[in-house]
Amino acid sequence: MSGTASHTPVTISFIAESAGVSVPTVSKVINGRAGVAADTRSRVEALISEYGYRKPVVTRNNTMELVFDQLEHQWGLEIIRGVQRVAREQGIGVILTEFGPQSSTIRYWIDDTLARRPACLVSVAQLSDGERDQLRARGIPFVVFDPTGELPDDVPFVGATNWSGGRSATRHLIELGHRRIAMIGGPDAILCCRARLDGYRSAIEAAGLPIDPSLIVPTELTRDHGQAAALDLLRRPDRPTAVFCCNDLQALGVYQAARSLGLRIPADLSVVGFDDLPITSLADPPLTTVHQPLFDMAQAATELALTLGRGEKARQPRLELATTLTVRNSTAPPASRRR
Amino acid sequence: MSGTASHTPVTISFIAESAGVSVPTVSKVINGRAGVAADTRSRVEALISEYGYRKPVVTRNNTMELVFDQLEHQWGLEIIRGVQRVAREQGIGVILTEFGPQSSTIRYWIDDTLARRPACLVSVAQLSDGERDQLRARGIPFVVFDPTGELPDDVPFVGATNWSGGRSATRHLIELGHRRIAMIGGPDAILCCRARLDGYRSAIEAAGLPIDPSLIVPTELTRDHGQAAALDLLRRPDRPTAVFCCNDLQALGVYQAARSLGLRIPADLSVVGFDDLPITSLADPPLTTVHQPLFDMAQAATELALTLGRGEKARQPRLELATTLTVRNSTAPPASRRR
DNA sequence: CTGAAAGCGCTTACAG
DNA sequence: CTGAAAGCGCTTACAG
Repeated sequence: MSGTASHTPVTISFIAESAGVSVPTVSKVINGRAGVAADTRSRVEALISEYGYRKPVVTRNNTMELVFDQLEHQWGLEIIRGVQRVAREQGIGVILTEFGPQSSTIRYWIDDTLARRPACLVSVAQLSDGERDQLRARGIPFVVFDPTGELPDDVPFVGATNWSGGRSATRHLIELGHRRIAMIGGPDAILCCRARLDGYRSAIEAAGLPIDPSLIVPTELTRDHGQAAALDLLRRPDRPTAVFCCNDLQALGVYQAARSLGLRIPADLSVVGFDDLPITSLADPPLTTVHQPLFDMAQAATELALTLGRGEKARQPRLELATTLTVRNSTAPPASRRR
Repeated sequence: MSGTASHTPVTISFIAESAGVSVPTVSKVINGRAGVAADTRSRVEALISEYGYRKPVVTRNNTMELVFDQLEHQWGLEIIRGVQRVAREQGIGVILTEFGPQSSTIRYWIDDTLARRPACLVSVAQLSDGERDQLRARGIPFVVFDPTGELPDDVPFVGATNWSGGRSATRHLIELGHRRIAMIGGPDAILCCRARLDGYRSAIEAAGLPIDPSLIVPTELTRDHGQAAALDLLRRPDRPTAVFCCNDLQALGVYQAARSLGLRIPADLSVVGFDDLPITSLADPPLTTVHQPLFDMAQAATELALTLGRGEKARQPRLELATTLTVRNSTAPPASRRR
């Protein structure tokens, strides 16, 4: 009996009637007020637990939503922490959703989100036009985190300076003396990959070096694809002395390829990644990579979203935070230079 | 003016008065009902946005809390996903808190949590006696995830079979032919470390081998400490042929130590870790380790907590899920055996 | 210790 | 299109 879920929620007056007491008495029990006889109290408590009564929570948007497409191992946490930090300072609870591989048994995420009436939403997923419309219709402001594609001009977002990052990574290699620098790129559909590639090109051109299209290999953003691309590049007779990768996983693939060909990093080959995943400092050798300030980006996105949620205008609703080059031990002057 | 936060929340009747209309009219605007003149509607909307009125959310515990002490990079996410998955199927939002390094500027987490009246709470942190009392007083059931210390008998928890895991890891090494097997352990205060160590001892004894106390080195659960402990062990003339580590980070430290001494893994030294962190499959060679079913544990903990939150009795409120040995490439028969 | 009464913020018919 | 009236679930004095 008590396990059966009834669809009309149990009310305080229903409990009162069942217990044969008045509504105020039940209210006192629920709120732990004095002035209720011990046996009355325990009778009411028994009914409350039998019927599963729970006091309704009346809140005014003291939560926000954080939505992920897929919670990636290496960067999801950094984002969560940044959002958490800012929200907590403002007494806001962060409700986290990963919609992940869509399954019909799982309710559509946006219905739940809308029903919770959050103060705002930060989306690490690319929201569809329809989803954005639904949020707007309900007056729930949202911020897109690190958008992967083009976004209409009125959509607030927080990203990273991908172009500058690609440029400074490449310039670092040039300054070490490298002249044949390959780039293992990402899918053209992903905006940040295009930006990183253009940053690479820009640095090459700024140094007055020629761009060799055969040194640019676009592929998927995985370790295995990085390895395959690197094997192709490194088996060439005029192999590059340095490789800049669109992300860290690809760079770890380059490590594997180099090792299997007997090339030492950085003595025979310099490698630069992008993202600064936690594992990169554990790699052997520790990877030189472009740091994405995910934690700061998450904080900025949350501040922006909460500001919009308060109905205030944001001074800067579309921004990119600066990447920084983290130099570790996977880069060195090319062999030819060192002797 | 509009940015000023007033402490008495703005009500619908205040908006009605300001707009010179009735309360029902404002209600219609807020809920998007028909039957409001366009100019009335826009006048009311302007006031709503000016005073920042937000409709109160009346919910009956459709959220739960997930609390972390510190969100660790390697395992936090797996836990979050498991909790998320189960909660979402039941239409429950997961509010995530990391209390992290306590700071006076950040409000005390439990006050916020209590105020939100969640259906239940899953704690990846060791809750203090006082915190548990507060939760009980408010009728918020909780489950401790993977407790690190002893817990009173009435506290529900979900853990992993650490003792069995330590035992099967060690047995794996024995079956490969190892006889001198070292253990790099963890701090004695952490319950799971003691369990893993006892599992190691149990396997050694079950095989009729002697326990050599000098091969048991307790230290911190970090890579650096693992490396230091391994250097000590591996420099001995009678060095062990295999090392079982209390966690994966220590095992990665053993990798470093072995490399610096010119020992190959697994040819000269077998290594087993514990936890099965995502990075272990990327290590070189991929690490043999004891898999903790964090995702399943998180699902079980959430189901348990939600069951308790419904006021139902749980059949099994204190349980451990089985660990499994994941054999990769860091273990092999000892050199002496192979020729 | 109990509950009738008044009141809160909000919504829902429905009369004009 | 508007709002008076009744009603919802709940809380707060306060009379007995």
